[in-house]
Amino acid sequence: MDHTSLPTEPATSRTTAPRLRRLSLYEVVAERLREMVLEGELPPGSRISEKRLCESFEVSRTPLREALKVLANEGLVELLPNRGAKVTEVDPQAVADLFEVMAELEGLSGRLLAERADETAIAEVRELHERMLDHYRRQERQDYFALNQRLHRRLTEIAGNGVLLELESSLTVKVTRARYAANLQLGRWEESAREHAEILEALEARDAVALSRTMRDHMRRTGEAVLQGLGVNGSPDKK
Amino acid sequence: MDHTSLPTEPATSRTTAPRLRRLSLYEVVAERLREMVLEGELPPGSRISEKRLCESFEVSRTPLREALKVLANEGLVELLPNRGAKVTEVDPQAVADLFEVMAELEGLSGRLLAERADETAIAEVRELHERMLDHYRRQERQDYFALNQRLHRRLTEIAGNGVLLELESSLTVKVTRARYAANLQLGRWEESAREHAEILEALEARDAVALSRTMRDHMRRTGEAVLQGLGVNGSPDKK
DNA sequence: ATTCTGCATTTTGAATTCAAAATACACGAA
DNA sequence: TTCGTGTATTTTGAATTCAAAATGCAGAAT
Repeated sequence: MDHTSLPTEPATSRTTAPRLRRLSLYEVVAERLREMVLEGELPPGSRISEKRLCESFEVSRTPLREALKVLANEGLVELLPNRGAKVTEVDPQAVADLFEVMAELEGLSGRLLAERADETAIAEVRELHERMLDHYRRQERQDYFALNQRLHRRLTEIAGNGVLLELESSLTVKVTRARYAANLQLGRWEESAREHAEILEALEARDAVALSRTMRDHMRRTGEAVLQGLGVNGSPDKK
Repeated sequence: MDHTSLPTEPATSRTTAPRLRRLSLYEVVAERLREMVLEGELPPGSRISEKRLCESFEVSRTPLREALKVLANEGLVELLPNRGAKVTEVDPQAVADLFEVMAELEGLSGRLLAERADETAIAEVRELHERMLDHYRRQERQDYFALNQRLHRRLTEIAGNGVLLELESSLTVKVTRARYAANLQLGRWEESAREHAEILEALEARDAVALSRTMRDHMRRTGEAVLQGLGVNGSPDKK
């Protein structure tokens, strides 16, 4: 092989002077792979050729394989015995199940929030909400979505249950993937913004029941929208 | 180095004739490691020396490191940058958080069960319950515990939400660890058996509200018992 | 005595090498 | 022609090797 057996820089930016980098190679690879799967650059069901990916990333197979193990645990790829890896399919039933669970967890999050959010936290959430509304009015889709993720994450942080936070983070990865797969440009903006307003209201009132319900329902409706985007007809009977 | 550079068998049993084995080496290693962590053979907080483990397992570092990545995702070990791995501590707050989430998920499971369990499934659960009672009467701790795990898993299977099932499986690993750490020999047997009876009753009545509540509360009480075993005083205020 | 510096040793991170399994393909028999 | 069988090629699984980072320690300077 070649790639000039210099102790070459890992092909990152050159301009940053002191190079603060920490971060194992497999983490970088995992991050990039995750992106590729989420955005459909690696389409669902496609086989992953280790060799090709190694070449395109310019890394050896060791860190790539380690990264694949991480992605497998996240459910983004499947590891087949002696036959490599493939990108997992987006099964509508699994997506429905996912949102069912997420909705329940959001409900828990709401209940905890009502108990544990102090004035500072509420003010912070309110501010995030206002900024989202700005993006909404300007129809800045990317920014809106990014803030949306951040708001939801922040809410769970404030809820103060570390396990819940981790869980929601990892499930959010799958939600995001389902969203992409559904190509959700969503005319749900308006509805969603209204629901956020309700959530904020319940939070300010510290009404545990209302907060739990609104957050849960918000997630349910998001799920319904995503499933519609996946071409699932409304009837929610199993199998 | 030595260990006799023959193409030696991977040091598994010799007697089995046809060698049916499937299963990558890293999976075997992960399985064994998991056991060691769960049962405290590798105590919480202890550093893991790759070299020593490799020698004791008689495998090279590659599969061991892959296994460590898996365990890290399960939250059983922590990977430090350039400084190896250590077994995660059992933080009582994290355990409390864990049971808070598990209880909520059990509640969801119960609600779904009431909708989706058919006669056959209920009969099956009833039978498992009876067998548990037998073990209880005979004070067969191991068998009781094993069946307990199986019963709970089966219930979630019947609930029919794949994401929920996966989630509970992975969280159950942590629950088990907390249990061991608490050295829960439990005089909770009797109470637990009674709660199981209630659950079965609600299931047979297909009472969603009752089933959801009993399952949730059962998990909560288990959590309380474990936390007690960890030496946590009752007061449930944070931080 | 204490702290700092530089070197030796150990341990981890990643590339490479080697072996085993799976796949593709060509040839021959029915 | 079609179906098997055997062989070559490719791809994966795991061990080994090499390089970089961290750790431990001895000696010097204050």
